[in-house]
Order: sequence, then C-alpha cells, then structure tokens
Amino acid sequence: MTRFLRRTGFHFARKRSRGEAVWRNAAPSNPLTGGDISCPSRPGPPLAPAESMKAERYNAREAEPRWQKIWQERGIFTTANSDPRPKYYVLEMFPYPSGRIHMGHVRNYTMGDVVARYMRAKGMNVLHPMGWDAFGMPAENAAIERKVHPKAWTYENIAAMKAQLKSMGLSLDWSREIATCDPAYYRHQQKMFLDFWQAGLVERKTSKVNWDPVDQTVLANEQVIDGRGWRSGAEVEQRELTQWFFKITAFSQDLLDAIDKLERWPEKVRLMQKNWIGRSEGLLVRFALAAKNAPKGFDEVEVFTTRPDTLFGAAFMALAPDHPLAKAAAQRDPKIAAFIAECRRTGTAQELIDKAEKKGIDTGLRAVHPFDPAWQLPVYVANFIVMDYGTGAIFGCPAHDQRDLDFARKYKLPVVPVVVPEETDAKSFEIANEAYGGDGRLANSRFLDGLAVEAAKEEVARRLEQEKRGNRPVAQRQVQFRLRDWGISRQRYWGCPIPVIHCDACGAVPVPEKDLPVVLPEDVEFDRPGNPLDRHPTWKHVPCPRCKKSARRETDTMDTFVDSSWYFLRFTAPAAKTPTDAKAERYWMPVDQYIGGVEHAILHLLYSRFFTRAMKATGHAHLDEPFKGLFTQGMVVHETYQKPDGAYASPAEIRIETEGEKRRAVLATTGEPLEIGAIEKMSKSKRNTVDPDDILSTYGADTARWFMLSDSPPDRDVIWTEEGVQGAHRFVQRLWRLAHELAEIAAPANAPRPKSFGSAALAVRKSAHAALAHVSEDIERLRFNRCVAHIYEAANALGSAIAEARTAGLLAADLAWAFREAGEILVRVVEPMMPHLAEECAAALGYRKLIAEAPWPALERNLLVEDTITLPVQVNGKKRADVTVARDAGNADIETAVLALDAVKRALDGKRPKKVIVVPQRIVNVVA
RNA sequence: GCCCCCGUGGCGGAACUGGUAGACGCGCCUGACUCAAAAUCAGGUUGUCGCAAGGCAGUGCCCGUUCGACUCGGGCCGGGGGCACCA
Repeated sequence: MTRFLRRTGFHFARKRSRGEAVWRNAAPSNPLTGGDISCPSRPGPPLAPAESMKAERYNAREAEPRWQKIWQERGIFTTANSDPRPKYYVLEMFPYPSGRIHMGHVRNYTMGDVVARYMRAKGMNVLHPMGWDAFGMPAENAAIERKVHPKAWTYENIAAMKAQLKSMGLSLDWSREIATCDPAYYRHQQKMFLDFWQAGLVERKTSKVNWDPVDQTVLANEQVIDGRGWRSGAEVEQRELTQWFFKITAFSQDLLDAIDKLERWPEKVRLMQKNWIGRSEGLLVRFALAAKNAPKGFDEVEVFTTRPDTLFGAAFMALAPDHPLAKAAAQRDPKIAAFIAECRRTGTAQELIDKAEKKGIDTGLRAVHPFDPAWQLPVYVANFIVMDYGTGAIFGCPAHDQRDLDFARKYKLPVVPVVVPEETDAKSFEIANEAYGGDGRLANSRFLDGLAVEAAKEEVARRLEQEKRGNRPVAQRQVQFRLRDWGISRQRYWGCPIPVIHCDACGAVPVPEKDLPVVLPEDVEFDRPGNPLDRHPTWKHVPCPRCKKSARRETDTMDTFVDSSWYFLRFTAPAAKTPTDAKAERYWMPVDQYIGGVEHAILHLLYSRFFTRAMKATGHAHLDEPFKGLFTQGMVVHETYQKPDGAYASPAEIRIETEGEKRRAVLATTGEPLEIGAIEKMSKSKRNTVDPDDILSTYGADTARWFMLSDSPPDRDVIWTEEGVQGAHRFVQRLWRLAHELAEIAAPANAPRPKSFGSAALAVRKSAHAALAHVSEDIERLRFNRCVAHIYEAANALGSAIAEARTAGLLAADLAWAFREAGEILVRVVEPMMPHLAEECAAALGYRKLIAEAPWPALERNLLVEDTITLPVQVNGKKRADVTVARDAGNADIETAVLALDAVKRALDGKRPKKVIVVPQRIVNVVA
C-alpha cells in the first residue's frame, strides 16, 4: 500500500460547463424524460425506490448508500482547476487518523458540507477536499504497545475512517486526498524547509527543553504532568538541546497587524492571537553597577521596562536566576547558588509555582539610578523573573506593580508612589497591599512631577536616549514580543525527516534537492525507548554532500504542526511536482471558509499564517493570509451517568425513565438506578461518548447531520440527546411523507405557470419564498440552527396548506402549481443539510435530475412584502393592541387609526395623548 | 492575578441596527385513531390572578439613559474560556 492515494489531479478532471450534466455511467435513458437518473443498484424507472416500496417509512439504510453511489459514479463532487466559474474554497480541519471518527468530526464535517453544497448550488466552483494529518505519536505508541508498524497502523486507520466519512454523504473531492505521511507530500515539505533555510527563516540554536530520560525524548509542555513525563512517569529534566527553529518572530509585527484585516475571523480568536504575540513597547535602560563589588566583566545591567515613567519609584533591581550576572554572583556566594538551584527545581511543577511566593536573595551588588549617580538600588536574584523575556532583568517599582509590591513588602523595601490618580492629593496617597496600575499624574519624581503618565514615559525616553555612556545611549526604545521562535525538532520516528546532514568538517549541510525526499526507513524497531532513527544501523550514515567524507543524517523529525501548516495549499494542486502549482494556488487561495475547533485558535492557525508568509517569501505562494473566513465550532457534549459506586455508565447501557417532568436514569440490563451527572465533553474516561457508527446505522446520516445542526448555535457546544436525535429522525420521516403527499396533489413537473394566484396559492408561495430567503441568508452567515427552524416552519406551513386543500376537496390549478414550487424549494433548501433525503424526496416529486446538481432557486422578492402591515400599538411602552394599515400609510393616517382603537381609548381614559410616536414599518407608541 | 465571553420558560435556544420577549425544536399535558401500545394527527404549554374578557409580573441582581431596554451605560452576583510571574 505504498501509493494508496490515486491522485488524478485537476488535469484529469472531467470538463463540463454549467448545467450540462455528463452522465457517462448512467443507465440507458428513459425515452420519456431524456437524461434521467436511475439507480444502478435497482432496476426499473427512476421513481422505483419511492413508488415500488410503498412503505410507510423512509429507509435511510437502503437509500443513503444508493445515492452516495450515484454521486460517486457521476463524479459530481470532483472539482476542476480549469473551471471558469468563480471559485469557493471550503475546508474543515483535516483529522488525525485515530481509527474512528467521533461526534466532533460529524459536526465539523457536516457544517463544511452544508456550505460546500450551498455554494455549489449558487453556481460556484467549489473546492472541498479531505486529507489526513497522519504523522504523530499515537502511531508510535501503537507500535510500542501492539507491535504494529506505524505506517501500517496509520493506513489501516485511514481506510476505516474514510469509509465512515463516506457514509456521512459528504460532498468531498476524494481525488485530492492527501496524507501527510506520504513521501509524495513530505518531500515538498523538506524542499520548503531548505528554501526557508536559505531565506534565513530557519535557525539552529540551543534551547531548554523538557527531556524525559526514560523515553529519551523531548516532551511538549502539555505532556509534562506535575514535573513527570505523562507516559513514563519519570521526573522530567530541563536540558539544553540544539534544535531547529522556524523564525516565526521575523513576522511578529506583521502577524499582529494583519489580524485586524481578518474580518471574517471570530473576535475571540483574533484576541487570543494578539495576546499570544504579546507586543509591548518600552525602553531598554542600562543601569551601571557600583564598581566596588561588581564581578569581573560586569559593569552594567540592562533592563527592559514598559513603565519608564516610574523610574523614580524604583526600589530594587531583580535578575532572573539564569541571568549571567546572577550566575557570576553565585560563583562567589554559595547561598546565591543554592537559591538559584532551588528556583530550578520548582521550575517544572507549573501549577504550584503559579501561586508561589515571590522570593529573592540580595546579591550585595548595587545598581546606580540612571538619573542620580548617588542613588543605589540593591540587586536581587528573584524567582519571578524569567530569562527569556526582555533582558531577564527588571527594576522593581513596588507602588505600581503587584509582584514588585509583594516582593518589597517581604524584604522591607521602600514603597514610594510616583503616579497619583487625578484629583487625589499626592501627599495623602498611600499604597497598602494593592499596587496602583492606573493612570494619573507623576509625583515624587523630580522633573517629572505633574506630567501625565504618557508624557512622563516620553520625557524619560527622550532624556536617556540623549545621554551617552561608553559611546552608546543609556536607553533606547524597544518593542518586545512574547512570541518565541518555533522549535520544530522532535526525537521521534513517525514524522517528516529534517533534510540535513551533519558533517564534522562542513557542519550542517542541506540534503541536495536531487536526493529528496529523505524517506523514513521502514525497518525500524520499537523494542527500546528513544528514537529508532538514531540507532538504525545504516540509514543515519551517509557521505557529506559537500566534502564526501562520512557524515550523519539529522535523526530528528519535524513537529507535526509543520505538516498541517500548508496542507490547505497542497490541496489546490495535490499532484504538482513542486509544493504548489502557481496557477492553481492563485486561483484557489485563500480558503474562503475554514471550519474547525477553537483548540487550534493559536498554534495551528498562527503556524499556518507564518508558513504561508514564508512560502510567499520563497515563491511558493502569492498571499500572506491563508484563511479569509474562519469559523470555530463548539464541542459535542453529553450527560454523564454514574453508578452508586462511582463507576460511569455509557449512554448505550442506560435507559431514561420519565415521571411527569422528572427524569431518571437506570442501567438497562439490571434496572439499577444511576445518578445523572454533569453535561461534559464526550470522553472515554467519563464514558459519555456516542459512536457515530451506531447513530449512522440506526438513524442514517441525514438524521445525524440534521440533529448536529439543529439544536445549538454552531459556535456553542451542542448537547447530544437521544430525544433530540429521535426528534430529528421524526422530521426526516415527516419530510418524506410530505413529499409523497405533494407528489399526489402538486402540478406535474413542467406544468405552465398560472397567470395569477389566488389567496391560498399565494400564501403557499409566500411561505416557501420566505423560507428560501431565510435559509439562504442563514447558511451564508453559518447560522445553521436558524436554517433548521425556518425549514421546520416551512414544512409545517406546507403541511397545513395540504390538509386544508384536502378538506376543501377541490384543487385549483394555481394551488397545485404553488404546491409543486413549494415542494421543490423545500427539497432544494433541505439538500445541503440532508442530501440523501432531498434526493429521495425530489425523486418522489418526479424530479428527473440530481438535486445535488440543481441550482439554488431564484427568490421572488415581491412575495416577501405585504400590502398591509400590522403594527403593534404600545401605550407608554406596553403593548395594548395591533393596528392593520396599508403598507404605505402616512403617519397621520396611522395615528388616527391608532387613537380610534378601543384599547387605546380605554387606556387614555378620555384624555389627550401627550405624544404619538410612529416608527415606520415597526411600531406605534402612544404616550399618555 | 490579568484579559475575554456568556447569564432569556422544565430544557436547547429565537428576537434584524433600541421597537410585539419566548420563533423553532425537545419534554410534558389533553384529545383523535387503536382491543391496546407504538407511530401519526389536532390542541395546549413563562409565572400569576380570573369562569371569561382581560389584568399584573417577567430576559441573573441593583441603578441609570430613553416615548420604549434581552439589546445601551455604571455597579454587583454567577458560569465558561484564554494567558500566566511577560517587566
């Protein structure tokens, strides 16, 4: 299974123009209807499935695979790059092939599919691809635990998940499928690594990492629990390792600035990214060290501050434990060394140190205040200063920084307020246990007194910039970012090899392009911890490409976030010989609508934004921002059930019993009572998962899709309930029955449009077009729960109209025509959400083509406006009556009509109204 | 600790830009069909007073702006999320 993917690519895609279907595989045409669809799985005319069954119920299990097969055979979801229509690129975050899809996937892919099908109906050339984020640790864990090769495990999982996704009836272009573990994919990633390197966007440097000594690998921060490796339980060490980095910080400012232009991104995500990048403007200030006891080679300390205005409130200076000066001081004072060692130890237990006390030790060194040579500040080493932000040293101003205040109180340092809130007396302003971080005027600050905070910052910067010491200004303005470079080295097997060869003579040498890809060797053992690439007998040993002497391959592989940072670009031309095809990339990018979980709000999305910029810089892309529209969907959550002994029971094992409005859960087998617990994210540990396979086989894909969209706004969590699913399933059946009822009474497919419509027919048309208008708008704004409500409403209205027509006995031609129109609109607007049912209903209505290929109905706007309008009438803001007037009635006429109403007369009690407010087309308020 | 978001019936949620609060669904109640049940169909369902017509209260709590506030402003309470010694 080396090439499981058949990449047909765009050049093989069939050509077709809009509206002209090419149905090469179709069964012989029905002579009466022309290019009919027929169902390859069953003989007979197109109406067979609906008519011949004559069953009372819609059988999703039989119908869904049948339609899926027809769609596939017609290739209607295969997208051509050469299509002249405007493009629309819909993408859902591709899955990790864990082996089974979960409900979160069902929700995610359903949403994307609704958008894709809608845009297709609106005449767009839609790209809606799918692939696999196929590298990663679970495959290696499986290899260790179950002795399966990561590759075999991964591809088996892909096959299983693909089958599951297919059963959902998603309109995906499977011809573009990619798997990131395929050398055909990662070779381009290696090429880009080299290009980035050449462009100065890759760097090799040492950094501190969490090292698991048992598993012999680097752990990500989230894999360290209470200072121990999550798998091995071994105490994690801080190690200095030489690693490869992508220089994402080269784009810090641009990544920040561009966020404002991402208008179709959730505000929440934009804010999270801004905070993550964490820009702050400040001043680098050089503090001279008092000469008498400064260690050799140190005559000053540089400090970064965002509050230079508070310089006269300085009480101390503090150094990070890793600061070079702290290390120098430790060498001659064992007490300082001991303190630094203590800081290192608490360094791993994240949660605990968060609340840890501010602690420090006086080094005995003294720093000189930049504005007053006679003023010396004690220099401490402190546990709350980190080396990798700013300069690893600060000056502490206790009055205006809580941490500094806590520290000052502990070590009895002076607390002098230098910023005083407006309209507060500087003399009486005191700091107790809360630092003052607000705005105000400067005080106790010599030449700064009376200035506003901003002006004081400016004044300090101006003065210190001009002052020189040793030929350099004492201070300079600086912008700091919280964002760090992206370390991509992982001591792992199942990842993209970093295409570098280490030579003792030449250093790190790029693998020549002709030797790409560097393919993972398949003969590896997982019997020992550590990276199998590192101990592979042959793979590692290669001649240096430059000097030909024996050299070693880089055995680290890339962080899997790299794989997912450009897959959306690869989808535009998945078979291209270069990472991207310029023409296809230009046509398709950016992704118009990207849909996925909020958990990727920062890392994946920020890395992708960086990668796209880096690809632009190296000529592989034409734009900076890959995702024009982003939507983050909520989770699927479920009730939990606990037995008296605390063990959890799964939804499949329980039964809900109701007594009036009381619900209680019991174990289905024994009737043992269960406690209904909190509604939580579906997880194995709480056993509150629902298997999509069970739902799909019991109710069918359409029911699952419909329920996923119906209950909650898509960005919020949706509670999966059995009752809700059954409700969705009832609607599936109801629509199906409705279609069959309509088939009996509606006008034939090509009946001529009546010249005019009576009131009954008009009402049917109005309700259908109102639904059409609402559904269109709500899909465009991704408000799927409202689409669902409007479809319910339309179906209810249509059902009532049919019942009325039945009662009346006589069916006028105009009403029969309106019924047909309404039925077709209803089926069409249902299709993005329940595509199989829509096809089935359309067939029942005598529709001869695929509804999935039918254009979106044209909206007749004039049906949305009424001749008369009913306005609510308020008296003093409380609704008392309604008034019906002509749509274009003047305010004076409305006022007269309102004052004539009984309810208004009663409320006014014979008095004259003070005022009558008429809000056109909205409301009337009478002020008594 | 800092930043952000959210509080509406028994439940999930509607309510466009300040203009009829509770659309639609779930659940529940009543009725029809049935020997019965399921399914289906019809009706009801914010609370409260009332036989009714209708009245009163009501969108976490308090205050304000407005002819009019779920919506805007201030304060508080509760829930969720992000970041975390970021100088």
